[in-house]
Amino acid sequence: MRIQTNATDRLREFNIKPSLQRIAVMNYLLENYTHPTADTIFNSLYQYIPTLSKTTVYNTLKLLVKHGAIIEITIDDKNVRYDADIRQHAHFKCKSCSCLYDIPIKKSKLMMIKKTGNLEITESHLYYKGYCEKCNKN
Amino acid sequence: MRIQTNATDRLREFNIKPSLQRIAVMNYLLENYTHPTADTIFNSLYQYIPTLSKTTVYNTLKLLVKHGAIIEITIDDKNVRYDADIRQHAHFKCKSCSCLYDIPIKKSKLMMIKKTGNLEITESHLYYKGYCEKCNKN
DNA sequence: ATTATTTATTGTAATGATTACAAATTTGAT
DNA sequence: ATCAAATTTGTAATCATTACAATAAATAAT
Repeated sequence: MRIQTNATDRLREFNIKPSLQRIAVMNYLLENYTHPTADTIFNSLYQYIPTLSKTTVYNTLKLLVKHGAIIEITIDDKNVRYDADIRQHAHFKCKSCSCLYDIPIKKSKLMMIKKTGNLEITESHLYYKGYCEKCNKN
Repeated sequence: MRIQTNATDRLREFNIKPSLQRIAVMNYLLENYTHPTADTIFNSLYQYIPTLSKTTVYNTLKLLVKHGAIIEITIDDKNVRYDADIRQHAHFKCKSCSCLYDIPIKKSKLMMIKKTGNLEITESHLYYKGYCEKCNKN
């Protein structure tokens, strides 16, 4: 595992003070666009940083989300998934095998809702569920 | 609490054999468009059906979702919310007070994605997050 | 540079939603 | 009424996430 400077850059861009642990988590998400869970991230990093604590991973992810450096995907009722791709895109989850894909969308699609008074919308998420190509053959 | 026939009708419509417990859960959701959690539903019904088990509520909700009689809302990372309004609409959750609203949308908005081979989409969910009018005044 | 103060990390224990499972009850058919 | 299948129940387990207090590291002040 090579810690790249762009993880640090992303942190700085979102006003997060870089630390070994934060850089490692950010870097993992930048290198793995697989929508990993906190647990997956912890297990992957733990072999390289044996002092890493799972709490730190949770704390760091929460911090990154709060600052907007990553997004939280709640398509699954089991656990939260994380995504360093902060551009607008949709997600698809297979109800059979639980695989999770990105789905490109026209950027106009999501943010267009009428402002009602003081309501402030900061995020929008489009989730599709169904059966993936592989599972659909059954 | 009066158990209405339209709960039974909804169950029959989705090929679910009605029982006292299933009718009660279905009816609660038809009368309370508040996106309740399983726990809220259990506590509300428990006073009228003291033999009710929380497992039954979970089982029933899962059954209703599987048959399409209700939908599951995973906008919150804490617990699943349930909704008897199965028409296409979006949801908004306040990141400050956690309140949850319906947001009407044009029906064309959600289902329009290109079919990629055998991928079968059965549900789509549009979630907005931000700060509600009340919380935004701070 | 040394100490003081703040900030970040760690480990353990607690919480809380959901599920597994086996026993008890109810339903429906004969 | 009797048997089998379906449903409900209660308890215990699971598992993701958080609380919290202790330790360590980074930063600021003397």
